[in-house]
Amino acid sequence: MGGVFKALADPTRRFLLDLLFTRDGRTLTELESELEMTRFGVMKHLKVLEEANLVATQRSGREKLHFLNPVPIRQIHDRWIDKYTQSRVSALLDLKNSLERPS
Amino acid sequence: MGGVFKALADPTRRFLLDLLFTRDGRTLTELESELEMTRFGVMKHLKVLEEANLVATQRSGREKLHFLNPVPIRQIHDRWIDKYTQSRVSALLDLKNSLERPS
DNA sequence: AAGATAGGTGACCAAAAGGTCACATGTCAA
DNA sequence: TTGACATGTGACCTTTTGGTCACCTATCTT
Repeated sequence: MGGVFKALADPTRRFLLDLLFTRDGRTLTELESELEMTRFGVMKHLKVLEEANLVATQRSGREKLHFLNPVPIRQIHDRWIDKYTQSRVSALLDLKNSLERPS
Repeated sequence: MGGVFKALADPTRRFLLDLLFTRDGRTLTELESELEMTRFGVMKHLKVLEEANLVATQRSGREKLHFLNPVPIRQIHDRWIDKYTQSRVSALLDLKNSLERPS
């Protein structure tokens, strides 16, 4: 469980999740090209994300495909926000968003 | 924004949030008594939580009261879980919980 | 006023984390 | 089958982080 929080603590790893959120199934090399870092650094970060179960992988020949797993993030949410608080907080954030980006 | 993730990365700070989740408005000394750590360590952790806006404080004489703020946690959730995924994932977790703790 | 109580600051040290590199294995394609 | 490509490992260094302590200020109580 603690691995998830450690994994989310680094900005590079959050950016990797952002990349996978927009499009799944990318290879290491493809992800590396989006970052100003050597392949080895990206590999370490992906390993942390994988061990935290935030990223699932699948081999395909010499390539390794990466997929975002949203479940642990939902569990973080549920730890400190009960069902009653939830509706209040999300209503507040919806209001805030609609004020910042008026449609 | 990054401060929130760093704040959540440490187990002691998560435990502090757990304590405030069960009961709000505690003082530093009261929180310290629940931990195997000196007051200074706890103070540092509370400062990190406060700067991350996960804990709000209020002075009352020589005491400082601490309150849990759930908003940033909801924002983490919304970053990687869209409205469609949300219902699927939460349904999955509800099922998992009902299987683990049959009522 | 004086002791006790609650909280705060800066220096300091040990442990952990982020990043790079030399080197190595497995897979594809001509 | 040879070279290019995709990924993997371990050592190494620098920076950040967690924790303690000496010392300090503010507030309450008698």
